[in-house]
Amino acid sequence: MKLQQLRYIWEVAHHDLNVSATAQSLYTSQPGISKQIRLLEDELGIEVFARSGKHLTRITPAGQVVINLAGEMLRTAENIKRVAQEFSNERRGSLVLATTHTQARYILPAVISQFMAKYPDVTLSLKQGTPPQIAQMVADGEADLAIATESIASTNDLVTFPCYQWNRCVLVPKDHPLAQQKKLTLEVLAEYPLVTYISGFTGRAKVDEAFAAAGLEPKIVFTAADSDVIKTYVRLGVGVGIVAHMAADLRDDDLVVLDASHLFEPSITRLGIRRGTFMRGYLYHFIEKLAAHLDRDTVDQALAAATRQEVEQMFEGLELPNR
Amino acid sequence: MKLQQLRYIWEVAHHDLNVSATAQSLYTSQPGISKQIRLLEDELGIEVFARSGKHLTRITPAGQVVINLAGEMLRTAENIKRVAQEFSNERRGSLVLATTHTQARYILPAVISQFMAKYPDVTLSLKQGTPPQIAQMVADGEADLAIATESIASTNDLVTFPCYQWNRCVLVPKDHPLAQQKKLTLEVLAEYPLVTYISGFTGRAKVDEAFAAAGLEPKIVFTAADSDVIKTYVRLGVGVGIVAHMAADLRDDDLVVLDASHLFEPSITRLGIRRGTFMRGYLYHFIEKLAAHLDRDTVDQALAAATRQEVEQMFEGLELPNR
DNA sequence: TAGAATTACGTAGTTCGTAAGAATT
DNA sequence: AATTCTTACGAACTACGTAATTCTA
Repeated sequence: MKLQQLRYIWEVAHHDLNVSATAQSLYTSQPGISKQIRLLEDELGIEVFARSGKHLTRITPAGQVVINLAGEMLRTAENIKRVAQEFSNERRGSLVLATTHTQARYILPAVISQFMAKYPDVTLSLKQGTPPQIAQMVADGEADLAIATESIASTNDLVTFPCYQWNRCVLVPKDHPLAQQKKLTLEVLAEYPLVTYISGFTGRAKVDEAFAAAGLEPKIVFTAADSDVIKTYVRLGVGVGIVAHMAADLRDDDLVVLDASHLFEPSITRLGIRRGTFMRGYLYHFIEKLAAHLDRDTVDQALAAATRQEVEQMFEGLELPNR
Repeated sequence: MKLQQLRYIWEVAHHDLNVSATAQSLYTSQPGISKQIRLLEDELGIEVFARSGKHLTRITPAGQVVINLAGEMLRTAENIKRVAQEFSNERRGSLVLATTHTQARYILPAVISQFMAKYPDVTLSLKQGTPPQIAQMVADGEADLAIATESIASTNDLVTFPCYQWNRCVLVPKDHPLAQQKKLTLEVLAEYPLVTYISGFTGRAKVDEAFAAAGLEPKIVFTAADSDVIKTYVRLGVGVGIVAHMAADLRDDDLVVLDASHLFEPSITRLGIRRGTFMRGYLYHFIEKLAAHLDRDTVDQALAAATRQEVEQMFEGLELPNR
């Protein structure tokens, strides 16, 4: 059994059982992978993948268990490398963030530029995706931190922390009737066509809940995954925009920003870390820059907690910063 | 990073940093190990072992962390092999028991002979040691099950189950004054020189506690790790023997057996399994043969429990079988 | 027929063991 | 002086890539 072989079966399983595609993504040859998989299967005495002729069709039950364990081993191997790097040079390394457009565009720039100034030798990379994709990336060890607003606690291996809370604002063109409105209400909003996030993104759920609780059926005419697209359609006059407050930029001077914090429940942006990941020193620093209450001890304590409930208790009643 | 290299550093760390001894135990050459360790250290960019000249003197802090993670990986690799074997042939495999003399000699024979009859293709081996050694073997993945009476829950990775309880009897030669005694008391026992287990073995603690609670100071003139040695010295007239009840064999017809269950608290023999070990089907069967109340579901539930307290709760108030 | 996996084969690199050398206790 | 690790070197093996072949959809 070689680590390489375990990597191959894991990667093939995560590339729709397509060995050629896997080979490309690993910059190696396809026959090499095939061969090593065969060798591993021979050594273990089981088939990891079921084949119909020469095509891999599905993962066998035994294969599924083996692949999961292989994933564990690969992540532990990663941890060994991290430990070694931390001890040899605590200022050099890499940090992979998995996050959504809104965070990447409006919150992270400030944090990241501070971080990069302090840790010039840490390679930072940003992976974007939907909240479930983000959660998956961190669960698979393909990213170090997940930052998103919607639920990212799919696996039990993922520990999540509340970072900060935020609410929404309404965006309209300057000549829109609502631009003069003193006090926004849900009833008034519901009269206009609305443009906001697609469901599953950036706290969309809270918007729906507020209207539902008021017995209103808003006309949501257009939805998008990110605030910039929403703004574009507001400018086109498609409808009234509801976006996260932090997305209302001062430079958008052709739009009027109306606070809507009193209309919706605040949303909480959370941070997700895979349990069992070795934490580089700079990771703690990054997290603390993102949310000051998440200091090293707090993070360690939460990562050591046995259950999700324990983590929740730690942050119960905590006043989160507003963004 | 190769699995082989990780195995080497782990083994060297568990052989007092003696590379030659490690090489022997792994049936390979000493320079091969040295070389691979160097290569790994070069790749990781750290020293795993500190050297004074050409001798390994101690494990570096970074090395300690790496070795622990390496151990994790090696155990997971073992699990992969087990899974594969379970799926390819659920009746073939190996089972390594770590236990004490008393269990091996008086309890396990019956269980083992049943088990061997049912699973002729499972290689069974028995490792003996003190309770702490036994616990260590299972924690290190060198044995599958720990069976012992004294505390074996050193690590948090070790899940322990109560198996059965037992008490003691007093052994005297036929011509000894106590042989005629109708009702034994601690006071009477305390008048005679005693021969029993050394502390840390086979429930010795309960014996001490009972005398201490009665305000007595017994004259323990000889202690041994196993019942057979104790019997030998009782025969020599060295003193009165106090041994586990199951150690009183019918064939010992030159000795008189006096029940002493009313004098001491019963001891509980426990089973220890490393958390995260893949459980072969026959392992469940073995455990159930050893203690009927530990069926597959119960064991799984306990292994899945987050804390030791949860496991304790599961067995609270359970009437254990007497042996 | 195109896409995809296996088989075949040669090359380059790696592991491992023996033997000799160097340092420590 | 004995033990122990490192260096040196050669043999066996293994992984990997290219090219050809076989199979599936």
